[in-house]
Amino acid sequence: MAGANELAKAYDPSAIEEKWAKYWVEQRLFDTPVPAAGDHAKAFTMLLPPPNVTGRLHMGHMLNQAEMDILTRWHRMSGERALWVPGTDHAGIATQMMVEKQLAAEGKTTRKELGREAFTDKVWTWKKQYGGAITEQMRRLGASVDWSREYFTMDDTLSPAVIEAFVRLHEQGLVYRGAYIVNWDPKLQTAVSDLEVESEERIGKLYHVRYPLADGSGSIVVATTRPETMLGDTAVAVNPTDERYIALVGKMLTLPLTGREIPIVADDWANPEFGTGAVKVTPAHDPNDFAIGQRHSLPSLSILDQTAKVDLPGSKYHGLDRFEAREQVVADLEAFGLLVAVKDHAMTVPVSQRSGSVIEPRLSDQWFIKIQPLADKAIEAVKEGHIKFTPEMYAKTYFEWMGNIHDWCISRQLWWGHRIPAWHCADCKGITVARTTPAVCSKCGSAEITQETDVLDTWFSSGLLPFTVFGWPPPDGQMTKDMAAFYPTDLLVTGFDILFFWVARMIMLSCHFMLDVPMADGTPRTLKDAVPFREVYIHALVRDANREKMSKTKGNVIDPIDIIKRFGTDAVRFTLASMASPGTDIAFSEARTEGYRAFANKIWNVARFIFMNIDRAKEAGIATKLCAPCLASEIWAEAPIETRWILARLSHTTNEVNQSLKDYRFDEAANAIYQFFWGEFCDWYLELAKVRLDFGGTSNAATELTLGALISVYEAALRLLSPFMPFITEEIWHALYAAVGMPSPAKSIALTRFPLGSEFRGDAVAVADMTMLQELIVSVRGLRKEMGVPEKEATPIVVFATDAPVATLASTNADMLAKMARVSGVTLAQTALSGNGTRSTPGFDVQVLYERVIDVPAERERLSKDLAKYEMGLQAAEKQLANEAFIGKAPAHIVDGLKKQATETKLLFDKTRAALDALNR
RNA sequence: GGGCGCAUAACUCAGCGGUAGAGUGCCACCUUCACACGGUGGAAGUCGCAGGUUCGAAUCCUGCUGCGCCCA
Repeated sequence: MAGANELAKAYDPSAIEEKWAKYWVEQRLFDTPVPAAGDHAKAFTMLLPPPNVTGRLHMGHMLNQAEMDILTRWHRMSGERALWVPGTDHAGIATQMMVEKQLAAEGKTTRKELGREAFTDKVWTWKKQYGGAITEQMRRLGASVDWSREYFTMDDTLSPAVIEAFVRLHEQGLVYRGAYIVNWDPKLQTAVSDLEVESEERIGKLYHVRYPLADGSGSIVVATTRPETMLGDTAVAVNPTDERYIALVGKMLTLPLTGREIPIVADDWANPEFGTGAVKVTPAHDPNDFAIGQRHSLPSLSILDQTAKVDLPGSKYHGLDRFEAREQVVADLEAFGLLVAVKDHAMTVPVSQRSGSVIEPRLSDQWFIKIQPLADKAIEAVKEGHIKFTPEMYAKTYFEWMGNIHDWCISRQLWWGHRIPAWHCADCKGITVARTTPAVCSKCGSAEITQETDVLDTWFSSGLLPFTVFGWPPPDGQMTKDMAAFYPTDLLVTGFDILFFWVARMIMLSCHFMLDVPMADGTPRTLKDAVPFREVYIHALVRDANREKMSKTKGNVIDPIDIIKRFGTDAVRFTLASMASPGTDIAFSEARTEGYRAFANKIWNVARFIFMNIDRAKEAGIATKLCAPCLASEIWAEAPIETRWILARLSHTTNEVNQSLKDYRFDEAANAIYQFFWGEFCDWYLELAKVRLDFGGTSNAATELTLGALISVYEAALRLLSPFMPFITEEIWHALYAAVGMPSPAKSIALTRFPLGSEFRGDAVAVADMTMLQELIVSVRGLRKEMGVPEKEATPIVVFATDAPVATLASTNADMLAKMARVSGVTLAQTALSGNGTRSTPGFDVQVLYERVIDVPAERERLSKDLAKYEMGLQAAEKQLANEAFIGKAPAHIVDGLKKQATETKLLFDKTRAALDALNR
């Protein structure tokens, strides 16, 4: 793209975006090498929350990545050593399920038929073939990540680190194995963590069942929602304060259907208000019952196997599914006359997030992390301010959760993942935990050892990422250069849905492990520098236009790639940025995106306009200069008012953008740029530049100066915009330099400097004068519309102003008024104006001279409306000014402001009154 | 049950103690040689309800109503 004629009239993002996305990656523009010795540029480091390797890009990713990319590009352009590390997560359950499904679709082999090794080979094959899909999509978004550092959580470098972390925790006594109640997913046949369980409201039944006393002296009725588990009951609990049952505590009951004898115990957990007040205790199949069992030393009887079928060989219920068993048990109880009542009951059922099956609390051997010591440090890190949350509110949520944290079950009965480095001894039943495969049992020396089959929770490995990606543990005991240069990372940008899954775990694990790693200079590390990141920015959830959460089942998922194809990546990025205000979710609106596509088109057409004028200048032999550093220079002091004004406005906008980005206010930053570019640069500056640009040859100096300002301000605006809209700005920026015959100063606009407000000349006088002229122009335009002056017809105006400079401004800028408001001539009046075709502001009166009769009723209505408005305003102001308390207590500038406002309103009121009278005459 | 958040123009959202704002949409006019994905002008809100604090409340506090989320 070189000349205006070669540019398409409308911007077509698809024509350029893929080209630049590819260019950025191939040129390795965003690779961040380890700093050379003596290079002390400030680092800005972020980790991409690794998407699941099986994932497809969704709007949440796009928001997350758009925000991270804006920040990375901004920091990079601000001269920092910006590093954004990408990667993908092996996503244990999700990936294993996906490949199993694929196997099922292909033929008959199941995972189990294949065997562990062959299956994991299959998964690796799958990963190699399809695992890059999501990162391909990221490239399309223009994410300026360092691809040279891309990781996968099961890489050869990361896996040993995971093993090392596990072994160390074990050595420190923070890993234990034991039989505990876990959330068991009978479909996936693995334990899952508390976080992977969701609650669902369901209507079930509450069964009242009579348990007879063993001595035949009576009975007790228990209430339960899960009668089938009575096969595993080992007690009945009643509340110690419950007078109905107090006498029965200690007595034995005969458990129906099995004939086993079980005790009645007193325990606070039994709620006298609920059901009958007596509760059956099944320690092996309910977490609360498990706790009761521990308190009363009750045996735990597992009656369900890993597929949730009854596992009681010899019993008539053996082999029945848990729900079938329930029906059978209920039927049998009824037959024995022991079923007292059945009531409908609303209850919450635990459901597996991954498979959707009802979770079966199950007693099994699992590996746990003793979490409290880690949580304590993690709480301290945030309390002490070493980690800052934005919005701050999330710190509360974080403390709430961390304060009630439970030990973390980290073993998963899966094949895809980091296999736990523990070996079971067949002889002594001892466990050997080791970094490398041991030859013999460390306890008894037996060679009959086999490795633990469980793998680690995926979140365990991703929780280690902030330090493992930078080379922990150091291979030779020396801290890696990456670690020295980039840890701790500066910021984590993420959705709050993984606040506990990932964010909290990273904080816990990083604080724990990094505290042991000395600083680069050898001094001990404190918690302040052990943290994984210094700040966490939590963004909103992207919903559909109706505020509904996007989900596959609802079919309301918006595919970012689809939207990008329709509107362009830049427009979508800008939409997300402009809607990303903190605290509220984003209801993604296409209408908004359409608006920003129009914005991109506007930017494009300014380029066409500028190129056209550069061509004209070339033909006329006028120099075209692009000089970014000159924009602060005093050479502009003599420039026409609009040029001095636009520089000041650019300066102001730049400051706003920098400040907003610092505060993570993407919305404010985006709106400031939008408003400046369209509302000021295009609507005013460009139009006024047309007045100055004259290639006829008489006023070359003004033309040269204006064209230079136009090009240079536009170039600065492109840099300002480039973190938000990297594609279109890249395209135009290169073309702009080509057009003025200069080599691009960098390989990419992304490698140039982000503007600073001080780089543009401020001029308060120009801003005040220009504001006044704008008011005058808008007034005249309004009057002309009201009076029905045809668009093309120019009219003379009369201006009255008590303030002399205003009158001078109007007459000396007649050319501006002619262009912007079709004014054919300016006359200055010596007295206030009123009557037909007049409009008044606090600064001036203006009258449009036009012979056409005005629409009297319409004008009367408008004036009456204004009059009423001024009257109300005036009354309110006068009332307040009469209030002594206000005068006494309000700050002076407020009081003065109100007085000034009252005076102005009074003036306008009088003028409007006079105009109305004149009309009625 | 515990905790957190949100209610502002038709829609989507800013503002969070000093006279109500933006984008989209709507109405009218304009094919002016960058752009009709455009230009110009305009209409549109007792800031969920009720109290309180304050000279002054959309903004702070309390309660209520209605939504939403998180944890039990």
